[in-house]
This record gives sequence, C-alpha cells and structure tokens, in this order.
Amino acid sequence: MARPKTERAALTRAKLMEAARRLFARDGFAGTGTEAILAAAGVTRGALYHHFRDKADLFEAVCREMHEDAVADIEAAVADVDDPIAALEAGALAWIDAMVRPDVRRVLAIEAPGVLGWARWNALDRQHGYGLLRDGVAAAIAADALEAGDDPEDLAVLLNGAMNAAILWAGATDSEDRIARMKAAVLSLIRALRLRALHRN
Amino acid sequence: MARPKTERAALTRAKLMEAARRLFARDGFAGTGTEAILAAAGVTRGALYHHFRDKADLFEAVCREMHEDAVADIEAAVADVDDPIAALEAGALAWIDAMVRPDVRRVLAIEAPGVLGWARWNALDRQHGYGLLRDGVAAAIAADALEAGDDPEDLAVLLNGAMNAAILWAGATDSEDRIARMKAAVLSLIRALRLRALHRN
DNA sequence: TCGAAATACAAACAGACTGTCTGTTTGTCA
DNA sequence: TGACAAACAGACAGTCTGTTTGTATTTCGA
Repeated sequence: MARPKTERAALTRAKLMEAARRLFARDGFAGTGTEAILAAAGVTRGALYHHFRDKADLFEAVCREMHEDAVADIEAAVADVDDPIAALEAGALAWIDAMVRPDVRRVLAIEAPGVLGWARWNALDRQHGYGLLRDGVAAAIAADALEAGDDPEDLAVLLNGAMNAAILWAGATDSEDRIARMKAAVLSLIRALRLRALHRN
Repeated sequence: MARPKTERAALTRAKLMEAARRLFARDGFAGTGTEAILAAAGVTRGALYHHFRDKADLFEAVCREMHEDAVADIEAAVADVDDPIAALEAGALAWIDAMVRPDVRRVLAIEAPGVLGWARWNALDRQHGYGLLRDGVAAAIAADALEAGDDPEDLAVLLNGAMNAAILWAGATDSEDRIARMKAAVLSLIRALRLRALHRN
C-alpha cells in the first residue's frame, strides 16, 4: 500500500465522522453504540480510539463540524450586507435555516448540552454561531440601531436563546409553515428591540 | 411491621426520588449509576423497578417534581398581580429564580431534553412553566398590552427560549450580579415588546 | 539504504451498568 | 384464616465502553 499514511488516516477519520454524524442524528448519543458506528464506518475499535479519546470526543468533533457548516452558511448570507440591522436579520434567518435541519437540531440543540456538559457546549457555541450573533449585536449597538443594556452580551444571550427555542419548536413537526412563522416572529423580536432604540431618541 | 402498605410504598418511592434528585443534579443522568441511587436511598434494585419503569422514568419523575416546585413559586409570585404586563414580569422573575438554582438548571435545562427526548421534555414543560408563560402572554395580548403576531404561542416560545438561555448563562458562574443583569435584560425585552404595541396605536 | 521508531490500526478482554427474573415477605380482604 | 396481590430482595445475563496487547506499514535518521 503506497498510500501516504496521513491521507489514509484522514480517510479513516472522515469515515468515522460521517457514520457518527448520521447515527447520532438518528438515534442520539446514548442510543448509538460504538459498534454501530464501527460497522457503518467499516473500521474497528482500535481505529476509533486511536483518533478520538472517547465516544464523547467523537460526538464533540461531529458538533464542531456541524457548527462550522452553519457558520459558513451564515457568513455567506451576511457577506454583502452592510447595514448592521439587515445583517442581523439575514444572519438570524440563515442561522434558523441551518439549525432547523433535523440532524443539526437533534445533535446540537437537543443532545449536545447534556452530552458535553454546559461548559464544553458553550465554549463550542461561542466559537461559532453565538460568536457571530454577539458580534452582530455589538455592531448594531455600536451603530445606535439597537437597544443596549450594560453589555451587548446580555442581549445576545437572550436572542440566541429565543432563536434556539424557535428552531426546536419549528422543527418539532416538518411543517414549512411553522418555520416561516417562527422566522417572522424572530424578525419581529429584532424589530421590537430596534424600535425601542429609535423611540429613545 | 404493622405499617400500612401504601404508606410504606410511598416512603420507598420518596426515598428513591430524593436520592435520584440529588445525584442526577450532581453527576448528571449518565454519570449516576442506579446502584448509587439504590445505596443512597437504602433500597434494592427490586424496589426501583417496581416503582419506575426504567432509569429514564425515574428521571422524568424528578423533572416533574422540579417543575411542580417551580410552578408553585411562580403562581405565588403572580397571585395578587392584576395588570397582565406586571404579572408577566413578576412571573418571569420568579421563573428565573426557580430555574437558576444549580440542581434545577442542571436537570431541567441541560440534561432533560437529551434524556427524555424533545417530545417528552416539551410535553412536561407545557404542563408547567411554559404553560404559565403562554397563558400570561395570551392575557397580555388580549389586554392589548403586548405585540401580537398571528399566534401568542409564537411569542411565548421565543420568550421561553430567551429566559432559558438567561438562566443557563446566569447560572454558569455563581455570580449574583450576573443573575441580576439577566433579569434586567429579560425585563427590558418584555418592555421592548410592550413599547412596540403602544407605538402601533 | 537499512533498521528503528512511530503511526495506524486489529482484536481480544475486563469492568461496569442496566434491566429482568425468580423468590420471599407482608399486608389485605373475602 | 387462608388465598392473593403488592412490595420488595438479590442474583443473573446481556450489552456497552474503554483498555490493552499485538501487528503491519510508513517514515526518518544514521
């Protein structure tokens, strides 16, 4: 086998990630045995524990991948939007589209906090979706377009939570209508916060 | 032992619940073995599986108990408040106080969705905290004091999510200051929604 | 270029944990 | 008072995770 070692290792790792992503999304963390992942990936236990510290570490890698996918979508959506409020709205809609997908919703929104614990889950979120949201909120506040409390983080936390609930609720049924309604509600929430700032002047 | 049978059974059940509540809150669902619960409760495996279908069923019973405690606190806080907005605000603050407690936060906000699955978790929430919030929002909308979309449920979902994020964030450190700031942020969010409604007239 | 060390896996194994199953005690009620 | 059912006790089996030992391949320094 003249294949470079790193390339083969990367392939094995990718196969494990792909199988894990699919199975965790379908059966959850506790409901997915490592043997099922190994069978789906076509490797053995040795490979799994060579690339990942434990099952939770593999789960975290899947979470990170999902986060990165979502971030890419969101950044694409706000790339050429200048107005900070418009960017916030476009980003929120892109975030909802990315997170409402059944696999992402299940893994990131439902399972991840319990599996990783809040601290690890939050650290991951801050590096991805929440980080974008907080920056977007801070930019809007800096442009005097959004109501500011003592700290933009306080508002970002609330908006993040509201959107998280929105995708959980919207994704409970596969009704496109409910997704649209929750998107409208989120936009309405952002606009309410914006009007407050305008009102103050 | 001349004790009535039902009384003894209720005592056994209560001991299991108390032990489970404490251990689940400290070590999480996966981190708590049934043997640890049995040892702490001073009963054996037979008792556990007589009163509960499985470990998750015991966990759900603990969740229900915590929910009921929170509902009692919230109802006490809004009992003699007439104005719907004031009731919403008082209820929100009481909800935060009840949920930010480390054990409740860990079990209900972090672990429960993953352990019970979203459907069971949501069904439980609807019978307790979320149900109160939705009714409060509906009352405020009916009194023309709050911005209404198509359905009060849409707004209630977002507020519920925002408050959930607030207690997760506020409870991450045991800083009283951060709790106070998140309470203020939640009140500010409610007021923003109220102002929007006033503005419309 | 050759051997040694490291990488990347394979496969067996041990410990832990959950749920079941059988057996026993103890009230209850006809 | 004796049958019956509830309320447990304790052993047991199956499953699952992580470790450990072993092996092939590759890379790299001498």
